Amino acid sequence: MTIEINTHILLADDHQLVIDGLKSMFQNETRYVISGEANNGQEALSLIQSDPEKFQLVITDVSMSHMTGIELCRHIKQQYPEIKVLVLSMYSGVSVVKEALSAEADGYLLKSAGKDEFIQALHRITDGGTYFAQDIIPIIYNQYQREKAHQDALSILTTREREVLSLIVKEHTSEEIARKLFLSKKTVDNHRQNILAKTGCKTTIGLVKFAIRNGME
Amino acid sequence: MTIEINTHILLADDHQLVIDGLKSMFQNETRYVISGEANNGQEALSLIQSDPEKFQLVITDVSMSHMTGIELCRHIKQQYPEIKVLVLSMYSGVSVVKEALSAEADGYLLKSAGKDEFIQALHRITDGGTYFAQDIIPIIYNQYQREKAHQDALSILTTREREVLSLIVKEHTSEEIARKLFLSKKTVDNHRQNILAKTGCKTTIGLVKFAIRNGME
DNA sequence: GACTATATAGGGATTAATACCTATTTCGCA
DNA sequence: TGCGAAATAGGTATTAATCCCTATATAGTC
Repeated sequence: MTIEINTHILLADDHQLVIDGLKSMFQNETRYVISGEANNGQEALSLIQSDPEKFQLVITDVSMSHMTGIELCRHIKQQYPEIKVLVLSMYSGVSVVKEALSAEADGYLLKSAGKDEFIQALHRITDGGTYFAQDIIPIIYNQYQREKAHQDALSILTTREREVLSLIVKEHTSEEIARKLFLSKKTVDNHRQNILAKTGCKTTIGLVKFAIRNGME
Repeated sequence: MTIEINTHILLADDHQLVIDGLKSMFQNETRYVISGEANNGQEALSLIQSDPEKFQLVITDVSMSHMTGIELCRHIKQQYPEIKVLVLSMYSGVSVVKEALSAEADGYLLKSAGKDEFIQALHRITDGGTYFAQDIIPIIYNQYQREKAHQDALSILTTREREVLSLIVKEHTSEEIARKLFLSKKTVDNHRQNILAKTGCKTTIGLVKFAIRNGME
């Protein structure tokens, strides 16, 4: 005996064409049922609020009038965290993807995705997992990549200088650093001076930013 | 007429069992041919160096003696950037995944992946794309998530205070800030004092770290 | 053996930041 | 209408950081 569980889906997209396309895509899928449609976020939210039990999953476009898919997602996750949200988009721009992630979307898919990928995404999400379009991983990772490239900047400093810098970043004064390292305050000040010169920074604030940028702390 | 292109694969894993498992997995795949095996990174690299044209793709485990899969990947990408690398691992720990990404791996897959996912990953990678296990996206994104959660910390500051803080982070002195905002230096100092109190920081360095942590700059 | 980098330490002066205060104006909210 | 928050400004004192010097010991390199 197989237990047949239907997942009721709410589609939100301001292009009727997309909604129709998705509907035809799910025509033969018994597990997924399109139980509602909306042409903007506001409308979708109203539908959910009028019967919060009706939908288990929302598939929403990003760019919609009145309320974007991201905002819709945020609202849903705040008020009805048990409802899953799959965000659709034309693009895989880093900021949109990050927005979706920060809105706690369960998935992010490009509109160019085929039926197989759609079904796979829905399977994963309804099973309590997440699904993100493959292309976005290198994109959201780019930032880290960039930082990593400049990692070696710290190597222009000597061991002692790195030690001092680390304590500076930890908000210790020259006097405290001197005590900690059993040095004269003057020595510490000289190290500071040298670190400033080597890194091309003008102030302690610059040093702190330099250190953080380069993975210290 | 179908053009049949064979992708020659080099397997690197220090568990023969895994190698054998992968070999049996690709037994019926005409598109992929296992053309080499190695039990550690050093061995794999030697095989490649002796005939760089032989392999189009390397599937490597992360943890191996002599040379880890990550190091192997880094070497391959530096010397033979045209060879694709798929990294395998038991875990989806954030640091390992990040290491793999920074080593410019074309894919990251868990050993628990089934044949279908393997084939899909190989298809994507040989087509010039990337494939990363779904589970890792939320993981590598966690950092950003955490920052985002504390984003609102800046909201405890008034508009003027945020303005002043922003200039502090840009390495301006109180006097410069005063000139820029057409204020008395005293006013700026008072703002600083209030910002310190509100944020619970003791020094300017603390403020800079607070600002960066919370997305300013 | 001379040269260079590193780590050490000091003198002396200036500028910047921090820690306490008080006080006025303006603006929104209860 | 009065209360509190925000923004403004000043006084005074202390501490910290920065700048510009000199100087010594040590270790490694050419």
